[in-house]
Amino acid sequence: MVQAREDSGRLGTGAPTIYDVARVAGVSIASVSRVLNEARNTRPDTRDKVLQAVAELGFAPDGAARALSARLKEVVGVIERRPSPPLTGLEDDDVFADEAESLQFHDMINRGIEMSAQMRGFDLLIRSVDIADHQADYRTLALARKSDGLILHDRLLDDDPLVRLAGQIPIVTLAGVATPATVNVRSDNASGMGELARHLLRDHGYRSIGYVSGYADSPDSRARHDTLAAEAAATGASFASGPDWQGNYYAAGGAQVIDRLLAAGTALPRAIVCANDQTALGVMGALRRHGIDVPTRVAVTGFDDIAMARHLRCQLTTVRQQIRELGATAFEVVYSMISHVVPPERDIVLPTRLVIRESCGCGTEV
Amino acid sequence: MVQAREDSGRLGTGAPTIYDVARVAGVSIASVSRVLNEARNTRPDTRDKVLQAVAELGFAPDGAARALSARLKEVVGVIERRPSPPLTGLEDDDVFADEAESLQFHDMINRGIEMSAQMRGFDLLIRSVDIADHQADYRTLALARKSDGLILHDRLLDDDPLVRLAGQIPIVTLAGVATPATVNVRSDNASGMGELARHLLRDHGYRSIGYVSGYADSPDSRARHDTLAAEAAATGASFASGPDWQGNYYAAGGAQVIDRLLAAGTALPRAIVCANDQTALGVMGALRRHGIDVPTRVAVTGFDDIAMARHLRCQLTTVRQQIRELGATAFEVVYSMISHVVPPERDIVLPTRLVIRESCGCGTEV
DNA sequence: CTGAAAGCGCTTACAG
DNA sequence: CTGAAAGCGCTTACAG
Repeated sequence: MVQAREDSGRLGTGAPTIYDVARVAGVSIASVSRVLNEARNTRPDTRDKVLQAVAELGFAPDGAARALSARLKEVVGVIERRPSPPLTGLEDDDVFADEAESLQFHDMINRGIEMSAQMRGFDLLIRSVDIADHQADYRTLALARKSDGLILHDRLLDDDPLVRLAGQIPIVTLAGVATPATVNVRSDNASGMGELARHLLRDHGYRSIGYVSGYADSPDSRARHDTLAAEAAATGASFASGPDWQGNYYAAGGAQVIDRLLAAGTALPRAIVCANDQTALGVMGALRRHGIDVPTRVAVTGFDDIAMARHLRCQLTTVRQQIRELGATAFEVVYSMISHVVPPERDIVLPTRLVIRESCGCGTEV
Repeated sequence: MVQAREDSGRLGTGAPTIYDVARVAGVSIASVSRVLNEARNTRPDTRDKVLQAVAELGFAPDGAARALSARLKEVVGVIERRPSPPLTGLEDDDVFADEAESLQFHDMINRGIEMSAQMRGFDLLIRSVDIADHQADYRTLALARKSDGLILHDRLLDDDPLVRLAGQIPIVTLAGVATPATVNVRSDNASGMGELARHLLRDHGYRSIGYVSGYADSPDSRARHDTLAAEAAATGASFASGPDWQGNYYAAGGAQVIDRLLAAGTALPRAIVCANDQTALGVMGALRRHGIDVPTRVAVTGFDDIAMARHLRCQLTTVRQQIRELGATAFEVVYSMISHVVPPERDIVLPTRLVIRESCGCGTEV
């Protein structure tokens, strides 16, 4: 049976093609392409006809066709990690039940990436992968083929697959680690955590400290941990961390750590340093539920300085990162790599700053 | 001068093509494509050779080429609005200075979209446009051509351009308004705000109410406003809203409203209902700075029930939306439209629920 | 300045 | 089951 195939064969999609524009304007598709891409080298006459046809038809070039032909998708892939079990609830009076959080840090960074990307006409293709995903390599590769360059949060890939993939596409890691083939953009964790640790250990004189981590393999979390541990050792203070203290960057994860610790009868240290602000929120919430006052009995600190940090019952002492700049920088670097410019540095470090508020034990009035 | 063009002409990108795989495997590109796409109809022999070549080369099909050929990009575009001036600061002791927030509601919704998208092999192409952007139409069209379908937050486009664009590509609006050509997914604002309003007006007996809005033209904000105004009128309570009360869904916007109101010597109502939670955070922060206690002198409420709502100095009374479900539903609908399935409903409404905590004036112990 | 033509890297009928 | 070929919708030398 002969199928009815009216209107020049387009059935599924109603989008006009460059051929439609050319026909309406009475010129060749090459001319249409030219007025749309290079401003000069077209007679005003031709130009007007094309522009009018474009407006009339509501035409915009198909991204896939354009990308294939121009060898540029104008898309940068961004991959972030999220915790494995979709944020499992705590026990009975779980304040986080059926409550999902978004990771502020990621959102702000993505905003920074987007701001820079927009100036170059690029868009963000965003995907998140489970921290325990064993197909991370494959899924990253798939995303890579839809993009011109990749920005990878945290430590998404091992060195081997990372370097291998970098042979196919420009890659910038964010808060990861630099490799011979990829550039990394990060905050100065050592400096910020150093300041914070000394404030806690020397200014406040706390003798016992605990560290609630982020993902176990997260470079940011590890760096913060290491600096804190070293500072604690330097003052002879006791330091607790490890599996029992492992969080996941989310408030729910921080709350869980406290709940488990208390359930196991562990004595809490005088100060609990958290891998990031959201973890600190969860820790403070859990402590409050258990009737433990912050900061008089246990001091709590964060890292990031997200907007929410100052709206808390007890305003958060934390370390500020230039989150959006981190994202903007990451984009500028991939963009330059996409443009075949070899980046001058492999490890770009942005400064951090200690922000002292109340949760460390300092009074509101200083 | 003759340029050196080794390695089969590929200089810029190091990514292998289907031709490379075919050559290494000793088969045609059609066979490669087949084993990669349709599991059956390939001799195990051929299949093995191809798979090995694929693994060896680290091959994955180019997204643009695949999209052009298969007429499917496996990408859904998501566009959200952001406030015009990049969050201008307040005056002197501006607690939000150099502090940018991300919109929780958007992030959670995008997470919901992504979760559903991932199950179908789709990725999210995210772009945000200024609420005052006069080129929104054009920028939306451009994004549309990189996607198979569009999810538009809030009221991004006017009816006319919206319906026109819908002729080219499936469109679902989120918290927008349904049109003959587009499907809308939203929360039941009237029901949630009705409950909240009655709690404030009847249970607490407040006689004066103010409404800090979101973007002026936001359907969500308008619906909430209208329901609140009607309930206030029904009880004879005074109701304040309008230009002086216009926020922008961000904490900074909410804080600004309070600052301006107080600077103008306006007497505050007994209860301030905010368009969303983040606005409420800003309002509460501003009130605290001005020495006005919440909830004893002024009650404050939000909308959304973001995770942070319960970590506040004064826990937020709010209306819970099923944010991720909103996003997941939106994706499922565009997906079905992309698959040429006509959606059964044009206006999909998800339920909301009043969550009473402290900021409305209810004690902690109930 | 403009058009005809090649080619980007795939998928998919069409023959065999 | 497999290969040769057409075609997806553009961009860009190449001639004129």
